[in-house]
Amino acid sequence: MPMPETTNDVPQDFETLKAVILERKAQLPKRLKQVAAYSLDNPDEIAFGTAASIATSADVQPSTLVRFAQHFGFEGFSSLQQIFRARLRERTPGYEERLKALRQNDHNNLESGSIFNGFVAAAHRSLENIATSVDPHSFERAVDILAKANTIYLIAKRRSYPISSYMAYAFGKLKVKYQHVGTAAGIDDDMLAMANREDAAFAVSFSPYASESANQARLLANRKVPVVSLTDSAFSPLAESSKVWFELVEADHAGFRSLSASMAFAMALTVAIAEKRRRIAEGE
Amino acid sequence: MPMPETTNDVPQDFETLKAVILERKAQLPKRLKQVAAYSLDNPDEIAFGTAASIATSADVQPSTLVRFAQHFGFEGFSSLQQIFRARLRERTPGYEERLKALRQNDHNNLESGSIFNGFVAAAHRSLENIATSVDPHSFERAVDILAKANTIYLIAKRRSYPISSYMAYAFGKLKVKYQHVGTAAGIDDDMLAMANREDAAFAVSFSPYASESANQARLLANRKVPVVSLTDSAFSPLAESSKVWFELVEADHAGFRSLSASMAFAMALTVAIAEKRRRIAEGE
DNA sequence: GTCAATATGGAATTTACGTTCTATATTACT
DNA sequence: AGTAATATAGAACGTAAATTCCATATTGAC
Repeated sequence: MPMPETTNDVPQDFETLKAVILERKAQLPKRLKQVAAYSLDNPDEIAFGTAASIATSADVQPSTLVRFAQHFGFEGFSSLQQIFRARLRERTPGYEERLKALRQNDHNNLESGSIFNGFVAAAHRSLENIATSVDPHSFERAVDILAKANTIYLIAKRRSYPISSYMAYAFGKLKVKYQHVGTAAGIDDDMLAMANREDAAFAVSFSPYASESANQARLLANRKVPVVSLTDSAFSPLAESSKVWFELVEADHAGFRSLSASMAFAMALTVAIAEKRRRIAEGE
Repeated sequence: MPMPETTNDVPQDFETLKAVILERKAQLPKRLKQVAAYSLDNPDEIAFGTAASIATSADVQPSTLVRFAQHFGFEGFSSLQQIFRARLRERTPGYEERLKALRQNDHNNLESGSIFNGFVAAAHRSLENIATSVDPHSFERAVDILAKANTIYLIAKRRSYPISSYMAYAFGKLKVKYQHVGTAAGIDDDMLAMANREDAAFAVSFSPYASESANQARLLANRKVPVVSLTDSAFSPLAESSKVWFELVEADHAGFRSLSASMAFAMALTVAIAEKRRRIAEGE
């Protein structure tokens, strides 16, 4: 070894390591880049796993992990792993302290910080609320109705639209037949005209209610299409047309509501439906 | 062995283990007591250290650690160590209690209940994560950039689309000028052609990345339009085109992610932008 | 298109680790 | 105090994990 290696430039903490990896990721060969991405996306896995287990889940050879580590100046994979472990050690929370830190983090010292914290807090409250306000049996019934449907019609306008569009995306991935009602106004009614009692609908509407959604739900209900709905009030015009309905009040920050809890609900419903369909399909 | 050992009472989580250790601490022989004290005082060491290293720093023999573990019903030291590791993995303040509360509601007695609980829990985890992973100063910068923009271009496809569509809705209500890019593919490029350095863009893309979004962001960046982005990985192709970017990993339930934390983030950003615009308008 | 340089997969090797075993010490009981 | 029961230290063992090595594949330069 002609030149004494200057081992000084080996990252000693996670943040530096992350920065270095990001800096050089573009020039990394294929497999090493793969490891780079995996390691930053799943730091906990690197910290706890063994070289073999990590290699499997990152879809590379164990030796690649060693090469990766050496590429960044570490002696071997193990010494790189220490960085990932140290990261977890230092981030020692201590229950109370962590919460306090959250409240006192410098988000609050900055102009927009309180807004950020406000919405995170509101989302928390919403979620804490959701478990109590959603009746398990109703949920089960809703899943049942929608799982048995031939095609699921998703009805949502305006503020509720993001929810149905996410469900649409997920249904697509999960191979569940659906129709997304809520885009171009003219087409909607033609779509709904095709619905029959073998189908079902899921309608979402928050105050101020889009009267269109309520009308469409009523239309379907009259034609014996079972409707499940999600609203923020028992007085929602949707309720009367629905076989099952859920009342879910999102907490607000300064009058603005995010959709955090609704999104969790929507996703749970979506996956539960897909799961039940799978079971129905297998069972028969 | 006359009586089949009921191995069911082996602690499976850290809190129970801690309780059991404390309960029996008094009757423990000298060396085992020593280990008991050490393990509760230095749980992180137990989690990451090797039997040998722990033994040294607790001033006992490695075999003592094994006996200690077996004393509490574990097969060996390694299985006891798992408990200490799990603790670090799941560590989230208040998380345990909330989950316990969740487990005890009757959602679990029903088929779809665990799915529901799973998503609520995942959303909680996401939110607990968000406060630490979003840097306040970056947030401030992002708000600044977007508040000064003439028109805000919202770029999002597929899984990210619900987020931008909610922001679009809110911007509309808040009278912030925006263009929603992400609907009909043909029109998009014409829209973007009108953007100049007085404008700004907010791009959202989660893995698997829609290459279209990345391209559009790059296009804008090349034309000096400042881009702020939200992704789930530092490796996102969006990052390189962005003046400010946020890495926000949604926790998943059984591989499915909801958008709870992203929604809270989006809403916070939206309102912060509107608020800042109001101040800018008033101040001049 | 050829050749050199670099990257990769997978087996071989070696290191290090947890566990077991046994002789010795300590404690508890009569 | 004497003896049985239990606890402990430390070495020995077997295994599992990290690392190294080499043949093959891929990339980049001329």
